[in-house]
Amino acid sequence: MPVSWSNLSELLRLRGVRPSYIRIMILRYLLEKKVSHPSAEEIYEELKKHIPTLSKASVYNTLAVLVQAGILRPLTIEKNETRYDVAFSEHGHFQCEVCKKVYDFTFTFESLRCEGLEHFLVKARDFYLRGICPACQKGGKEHGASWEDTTSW
Amino acid sequence: MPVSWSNLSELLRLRGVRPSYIRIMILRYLLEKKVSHPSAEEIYEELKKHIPTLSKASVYNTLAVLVQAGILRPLTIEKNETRYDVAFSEHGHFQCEVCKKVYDFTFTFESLRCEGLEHFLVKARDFYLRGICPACQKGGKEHGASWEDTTSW
DNA sequence: GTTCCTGCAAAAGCTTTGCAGAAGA
DNA sequence: TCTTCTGCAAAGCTTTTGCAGGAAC
Repeated sequence: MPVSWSNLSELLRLRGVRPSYIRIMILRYLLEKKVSHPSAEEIYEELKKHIPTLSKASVYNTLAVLVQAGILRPLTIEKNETRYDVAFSEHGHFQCEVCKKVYDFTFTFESLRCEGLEHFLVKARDFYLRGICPACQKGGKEHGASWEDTTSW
Repeated sequence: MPVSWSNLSELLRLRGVRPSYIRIMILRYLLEKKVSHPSAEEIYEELKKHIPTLSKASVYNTLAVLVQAGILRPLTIEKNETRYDVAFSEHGHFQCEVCKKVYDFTFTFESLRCEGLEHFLVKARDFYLRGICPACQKGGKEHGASWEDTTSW
């Protein structure tokens, strides 16, 4: 699915969220920036380059609205910092303890047995792994193309 | 294993941690208070009743030492608040979105398949579920016996 | 026109840090 | 004695809130 302005606008509308400028911008950023699940701070810093009047409070407010609407999913993988992921499919998250990047991985529980949850209503599940990513094991740091390089405005 | 003072003292020593008074008290509290995995704030409030001179900074420092030593495990299941669990066995955590309590459950990865983690070094894993606990589904709130009622000092 | 959103500033909440005195080895 | 720990206070950081002007419908 191409990430066009009208698509995002429609997506927001379908979820009952008014398609304002910064909502579309933030959602667009999160869709393009799949690699490292950004924090509010990162989103703010990046979007500020394009929207100089942007305030951090608006970023937090917008993220809360998108989470509420079920469009985003907050990741509490890191202490003292919430990161955000587009909630289109269930997947696990691996965080490298060296570079702090968060990677996606897919998982399937072919026969997951949980004991002690008989009468619990489960509404969401998060599977977090921690360790060292391949790049940091090699000692080097790989930097891919930045978001700006690959996105047309 | 009975949770005696000398046992805890020995446990700390084995992990290379000096068995100071508040370290033993915090560890003891966490071992007794298995039901709801407490936050630093809760630990501070509870232990302050017995150690009036206790400061919150010491609680944070002590928790950091115990985590570093591999005795405790920080849970980032909740936004903006770290909770702590004794790291004796791997288990999952369920948080009720109503009462915020964290419950343990056991699970087995009998045939868990992860794709996209081929060259990643996994050092820890956390499995978090969210939803509504049985007590809150009934609308009522169950309060068990408090820690103080069941613990001799 | 009415409702909702954004931005600024200030505040709130959790956690960390610096330092002097106290406790452990 | 020497090292390490504790407690107090202050600061650091992320996140939230109140309010006035502005945008969406």
